[in-house]
Amino acid sequence: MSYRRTEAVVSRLEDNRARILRCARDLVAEGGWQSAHIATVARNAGLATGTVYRYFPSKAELYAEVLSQVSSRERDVVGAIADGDGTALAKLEGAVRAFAARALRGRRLAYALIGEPCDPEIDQARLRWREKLGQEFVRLIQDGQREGVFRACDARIAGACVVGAFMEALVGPLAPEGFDDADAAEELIDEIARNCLALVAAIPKPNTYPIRSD
Amino acid sequence: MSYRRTEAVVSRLEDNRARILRCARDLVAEGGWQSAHIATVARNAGLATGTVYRYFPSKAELYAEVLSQVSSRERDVVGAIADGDGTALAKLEGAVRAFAARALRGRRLAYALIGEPCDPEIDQARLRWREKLGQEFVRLIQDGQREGVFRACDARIAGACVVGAFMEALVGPLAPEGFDDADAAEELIDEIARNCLALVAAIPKPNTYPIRSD
Amino acid sequence: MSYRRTEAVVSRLEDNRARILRCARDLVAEGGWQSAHIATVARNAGLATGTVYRYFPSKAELYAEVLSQVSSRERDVVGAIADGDGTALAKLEGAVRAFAARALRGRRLAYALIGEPCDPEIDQARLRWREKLGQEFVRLIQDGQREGVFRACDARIAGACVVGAFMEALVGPLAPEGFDDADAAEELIDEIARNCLALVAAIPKPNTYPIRSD
Amino acid sequence: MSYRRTEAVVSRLEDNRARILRCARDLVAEGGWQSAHIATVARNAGLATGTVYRYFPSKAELYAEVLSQVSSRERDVVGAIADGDGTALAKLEGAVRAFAARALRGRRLAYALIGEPCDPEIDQARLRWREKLGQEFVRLIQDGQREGVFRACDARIAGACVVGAFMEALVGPLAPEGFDDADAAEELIDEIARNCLALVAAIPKPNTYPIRSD
DNA sequence: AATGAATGAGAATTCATTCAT
DNA sequence: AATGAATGAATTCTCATTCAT
Repeated sequence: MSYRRTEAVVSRLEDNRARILRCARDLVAEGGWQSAHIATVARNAGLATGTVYRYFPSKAELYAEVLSQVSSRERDVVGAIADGDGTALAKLEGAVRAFAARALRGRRLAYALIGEPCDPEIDQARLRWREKLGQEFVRLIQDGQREGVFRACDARIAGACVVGAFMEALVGPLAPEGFDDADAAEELIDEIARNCLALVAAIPKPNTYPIRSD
Repeated sequence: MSYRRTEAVVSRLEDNRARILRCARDLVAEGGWQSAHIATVARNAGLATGTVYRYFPSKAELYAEVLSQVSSRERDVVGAIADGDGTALAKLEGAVRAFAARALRGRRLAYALIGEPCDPEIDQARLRWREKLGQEFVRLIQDGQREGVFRACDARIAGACVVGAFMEALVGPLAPEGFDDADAAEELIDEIARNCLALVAAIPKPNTYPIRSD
Repeated sequence: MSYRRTEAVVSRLEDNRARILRCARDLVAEGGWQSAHIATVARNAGLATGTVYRYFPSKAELYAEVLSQVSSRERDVVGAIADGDGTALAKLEGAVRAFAARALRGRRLAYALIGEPCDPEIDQARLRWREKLGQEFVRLIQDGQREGVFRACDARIAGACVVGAFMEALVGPLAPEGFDDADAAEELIDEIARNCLALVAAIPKPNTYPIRSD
Repeated sequence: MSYRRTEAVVSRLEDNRARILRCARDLVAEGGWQSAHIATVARNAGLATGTVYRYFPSKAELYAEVLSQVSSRERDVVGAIADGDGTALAKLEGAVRAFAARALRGRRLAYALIGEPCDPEIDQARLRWREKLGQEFVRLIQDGQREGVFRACDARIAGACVVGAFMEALVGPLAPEGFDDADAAEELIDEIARNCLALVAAIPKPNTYPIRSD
């Protein structure tokens, strides 16, 4: 009996923790950090405000975990592609596509994760994730350079450029607004993938333009 | 005498207005929107809180102007290059370089302008600017396409990619941290420029990789 | 136990809500709307400022409820008399007396309710109440007209006159100042009632005086 | 020259003082005490804010004078009627009519003066005026009582009732809203006058109703 | 463990009044 | 005398966090 009760409690605890995380994430996904109040999380989770603090010591830590949970999922997807078979070219394209496709499904969340800072403490987690995601792309680029299909360049910077390129095209102000149309989404993803590949692809001719600077 | 008095007063007023704007900008540059409180602006400007409201009707309007001031300067630089002489290739490279060089000088500010949302009212100004900046690049890309030196692609998306690429490389978490070294900065700018050009440059071979999606 | 706990909590909540309302009302009763600050209400209620906002979403809503609470009580008294038995004459006199007697007990409050505007939002509630109170008297006058004991006249205007007459006599600057003496209060009420009845009573002789106007 | 200059200055000073008073009054007349800010008065008068303080030591004193100026004009009108020839009956009716007619022309101002308190200091002036106005009516009623055409009653209370009656009917919430129609205004004034006369007129039959009190 | 009421440190904004020029 | 910029106390409202029950 005691065993079962413990089990039940543990399970309920787990439920609560998971529910809090899920509600916190949903809140961000819907209204950005702006609407991510602890009291709202608690209410949505069917708990008292104070209870949230039994599971997370502070708002910052709660959202740091939300961030890490959501983003590690993204990173895993990208990482799996990077670790999988295929040419670096195919894998880079696949990774960009995979990320873009997922981000498009939850743009408000993607935006919050990618572009919308908030509390400085939470922000650190955001930047840490963004860095890790970037490193997956750096890795892919380095692979491609070894294969000789990618330009010789600073892979770290090129990685940042790739990440920046697809993120901006996905959630930046030049990004298309609504997507009722699945085809339009598909087309956007195609285009983004092409741009990212072009960014790193080996270029036959030398890079000798007259440069103008500020 | 009356003239000089008027002049002095105007100049003091201008001083205050300018000083408020500068302090507001500096505050954002140092601590992001988070620390951009009216009271702090006032204190730093050596004024009383209420005085700020003589010059700006609300916090949102003050920061909208900070934003517009800072960013219109950037856009002008980019726009001047776009309007100037030279091939699209040279101009795109020049624009990326110019923007990058300036952004590197004030990265925290660049970050606030580029990546850090805040009050929704202020944010509108931020996104408007970002869109305008993006459009300058879209224009450049369209020029290059007409000249035949850039790939046939959706110029709008490519523009977003270019903007995202250099911004991320400049202020994203993969961007190098400190810059005591002017050479390092120069090298980063070069690298970023190369990446952006590659992104839009005409590619000789067709784009037929096996695609993997999620 | 759970029951008692719930009960205690509810009762404490009710206490607070009621206490806030009472303190808000007392504040108005003592110093008019002028001194009706949320912070003072909270302090007097032994609560933190923010706590008031748990119970009332804004100052306007708090005072709208103060108003409605206080004044609906008054209107109910008057309304009950109007709905009760008796001649219109007796009922009108009763209503005036009842209102006057109650108002005398809390003249500053009566004044705030009757004569003292404030925040436009709160004011709406004040005017709504005042109108409803007036309508009770309009109703009474119409009854009396049907009975033939009141003059034929615009009942709405006469109602306003009756309400204005007793209010002014109660809380206006011609009203006697202090009331240590219960008899004096009684005498004032009698006198007011007589005046109000005279105002609407049927007059035997025609109303044909030479008129002088401005 | 010095003489003329002095004269001009004095005249300009007088102009300023008068203009400030007028603008202050107009402001109250348009928007009530709510919008009666010193800065607005100054701007409307074509003066600097600080200049207002050369003529009036404080906002309260400025508005006390506005009040006294406006209201002494009203009181004079009523007083002139009271001092003139005619029966008390005719004079009371005339006074009520005169006041009502003037108040109808500037209802917003009348409301502010009659019903809308503000700063406690200004309020004192308001109440002083209201008292003086009331006393004119008390005087009239006492005259009528001596003539035997008015009821024997406490003239002070009856005066308050008369004042309250016409004020409420003029600016209270039961008062009609707009007046495009001069006839409607005339009719309202007639009705108010009848009510006020009824209030004090001698009543033939005794006053013996069964009384109900709270 | 859970509750959720209470807290109170801020943050933005207003406006009568002052005072150097 | 006039100016009007500067002042800063006062006020409303928010929300992460605590803690008695």
